[in-house]
Amino acid sequence: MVSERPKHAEIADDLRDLITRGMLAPGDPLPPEHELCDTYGASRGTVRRALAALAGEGLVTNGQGRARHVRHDRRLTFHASSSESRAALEERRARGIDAWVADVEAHGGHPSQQITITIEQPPAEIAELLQLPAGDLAAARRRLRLIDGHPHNLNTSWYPRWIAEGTPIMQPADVPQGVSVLLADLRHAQTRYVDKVTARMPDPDETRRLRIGSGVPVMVHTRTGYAGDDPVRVAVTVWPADRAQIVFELPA
Amino acid sequence: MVSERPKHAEIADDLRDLITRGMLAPGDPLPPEHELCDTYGASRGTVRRALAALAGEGLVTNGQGRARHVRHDRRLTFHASSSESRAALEERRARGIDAWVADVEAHGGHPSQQITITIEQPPAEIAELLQLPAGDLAAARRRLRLIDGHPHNLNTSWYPRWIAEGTPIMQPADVPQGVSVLLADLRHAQTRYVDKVTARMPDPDETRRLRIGSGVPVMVHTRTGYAGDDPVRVAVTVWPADRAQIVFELPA
DNA sequence: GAGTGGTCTAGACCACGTC
DNA sequence: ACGTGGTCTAGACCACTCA
Repeated sequence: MVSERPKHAEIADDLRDLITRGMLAPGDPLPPEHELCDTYGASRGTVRRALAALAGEGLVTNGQGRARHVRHDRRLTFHASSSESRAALEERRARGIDAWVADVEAHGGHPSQQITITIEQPPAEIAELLQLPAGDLAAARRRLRLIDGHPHNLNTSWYPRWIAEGTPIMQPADVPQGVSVLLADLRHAQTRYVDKVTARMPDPDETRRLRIGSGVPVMVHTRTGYAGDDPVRVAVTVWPADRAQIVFELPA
Repeated sequence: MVSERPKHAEIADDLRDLITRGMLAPGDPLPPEHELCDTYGASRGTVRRALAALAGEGLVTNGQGRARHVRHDRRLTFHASSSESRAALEERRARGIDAWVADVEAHGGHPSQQITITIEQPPAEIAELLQLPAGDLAAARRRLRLIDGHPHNLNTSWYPRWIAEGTPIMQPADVPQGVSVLLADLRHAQTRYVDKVTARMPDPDETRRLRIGSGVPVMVHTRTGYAGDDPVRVAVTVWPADRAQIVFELPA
């Protein structure tokens, strides 16, 4: 055998097979690490490396003090661009239900959020998207969004100061009619979006606030809303990859 | 100090700061691991864990035998849904330039691809999207797409057999006029797409074929093309997260 | 061949959850 | 109190790259 796979990869493959073939069903606990060490004749570090890979693929849970379990697929489908009819969309907006809340409720969960508002200098990337001169401040509306009380994603919306100041956007509470309607009332109705999707490993702050298991990546969804050619809002949503998928419905 | 951050996180934070503040510029080599061990008074495992996090965030390169370097941002922007005019789109399609090739050339790179064709039983998820009865076979057209000779992404398109068989789709070569035009000629013109984006850690096969650095996640972009209500194609693209971002341009 | 990162081991101690 | 996973150490050997 000239080119053997690394041992941690072999272990991961084996466990992955057990899961995908149903020998280990969703909800089942995995054997404890020391037992896997015996089974595979590997040290704990090697076993943990294999388990980290499975966690990163979203197949197993992990958390200090708790046994690992095969994960139920509980990914929330978030509709970033829906084919719902114009009328249904207007109706939903009129009730002040944003797209995330609608998706969570369709999924049978109970959404909530914690809001903090700041005025600060935006990161360079945000300033560029908002076409703000260097050094200009922007309003940041940060929402930690939870489902059934558990942290689910982080949403930060950035607005130029002159748009947000003196409006309900600056209140750390729900905007009753929703921000899209509010912007329209303020004569900044968004006419088009540019959505950018990337992925990376979470930074330590995200890991802590979203309680992300080690090895699980995040998707970063950045939506820039334009009123004509003027950017009026940049919304950055950080989705742990094991909890969400983003769907766009598009005409050909 | 009651709640101290883990040491690997402190090290990662420190190095991240050096990079984002420009003390370490793109292209600069990082100090070797043993030197970082001395600097931070940590063991090699701990230092490596910090470095893996930075690699996962796309900040540094890694590869056996080579020093780590601060990464240039060389992310390709892939336009999954563009606001290019109807006419420009038709013109591009007429030349048989698919969206990926157009984006690579706009970026100044030279695209190429390696194609393999199989007829096989599709994974359950694909069969469901294509609305195929259990056990039915499908045509798989796998493309390893390269930029300037370096692997960049993996694209697998699945077609129901009755659509693909006996057409140029089954040839392991470029489809001169592009698959979209071909499908239209075959009276299966796609009228709408449903795009799904998720992220996860790469599996071992992807790691090998795409030469993905350890700790770097992938985005998985699944496009289902419908002719009316009938799915005619499922295209799954695997993008290493440090090499690509996906952009959707949308009406509000 | 020297230097780099990739893999692995065998131990240790700590933090958390459950009983 | 016990068992779990989370962190860390100090060593070892191997595979690769580059001068």
